[in-house]
Amino acid sequence: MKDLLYLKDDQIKDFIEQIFYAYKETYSDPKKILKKYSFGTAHHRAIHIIERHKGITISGLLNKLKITKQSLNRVLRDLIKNKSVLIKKGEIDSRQRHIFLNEKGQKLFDEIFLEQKKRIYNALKNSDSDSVIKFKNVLSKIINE
Amino acid sequence: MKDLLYLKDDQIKDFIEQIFYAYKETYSDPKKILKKYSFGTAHHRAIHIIERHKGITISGLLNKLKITKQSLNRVLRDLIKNKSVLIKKGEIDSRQRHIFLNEKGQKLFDEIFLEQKKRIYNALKNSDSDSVIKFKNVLSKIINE
DNA sequence: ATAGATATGTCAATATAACTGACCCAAAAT
DNA sequence: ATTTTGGGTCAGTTATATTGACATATCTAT
Repeated sequence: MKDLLYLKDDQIKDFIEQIFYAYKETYSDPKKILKKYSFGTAHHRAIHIIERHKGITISGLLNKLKITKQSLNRVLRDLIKNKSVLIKKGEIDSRQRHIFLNEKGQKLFDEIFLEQKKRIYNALKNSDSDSVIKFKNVLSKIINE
Repeated sequence: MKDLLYLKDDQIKDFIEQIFYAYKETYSDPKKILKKYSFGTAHHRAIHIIERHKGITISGLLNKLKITKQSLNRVLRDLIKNKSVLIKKGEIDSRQRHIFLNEKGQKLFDEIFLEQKKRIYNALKNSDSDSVIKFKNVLSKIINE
């Protein structure tokens, strides 16, 4: 069990390095677009999560982004000022805020995603579906610990 | 071809999110250890690459880390001051510097890696070898564009 | 009704890690 | 002899995060 090739330390070190590059490259691709709007990766990350979880609350967003509320606040202020994001008070619990992309924000997301998608799309289209499924599974296991 | 489930936009968006978490979590694990030495992730990244490429030059390191030499300089100064890293002049080209971990640096790397390894190890040991191979292949394709 | 918990907002200071731009020197390549 | 390359460094700035303290409104439970 311990001597399985793919559990050798060098292999694990490679993965640690590869994961860094995958992240770095994937999030570098759309930086030019973001710059046009004076946004950075922090804004990008927020927009991404909001698009994926429409109506998410502040605390929900904080959990996903894994930053402090003070950090989020700055980002969110920029996005609101830019009119990319819309905040609605909760109807059930009016302390809560529900966050949405409005039309401008959705267009921005689409533009960013179109750029960012290329890298992933090209990687996946050259892989068989079994590879993609297994890639996803291992990635999930890494995240869930 | 275009309608394969795993190439749907939502799937790609998921991957973009998952890659972020994989990076974030993997590099958060050893932060407590780094803090003991007043180092951060920037130092960690440098130590990692130096351990994997013993004797790497400055420009080699810059290419791997994808930062500017001014940024690297700060990190390297800290590591030299801490006596974790050793610099040797090139014998063939004496303009070049070859960078090594000395004993202290190697121990630090080992300590960091022991912590960081857990997450990857646990993910891989619960996956069959075919999954691991395919995970690696897809990851490589993402990096190579 | 009141007390406590929760969701959010915000001020201020600081840390980390990156950037740009401008120079410098020494050694190698032409 | 000149240009190019590899590396070092100063100074200033930007992006993104942190900690800590405190404020307000609203919900929950007694």
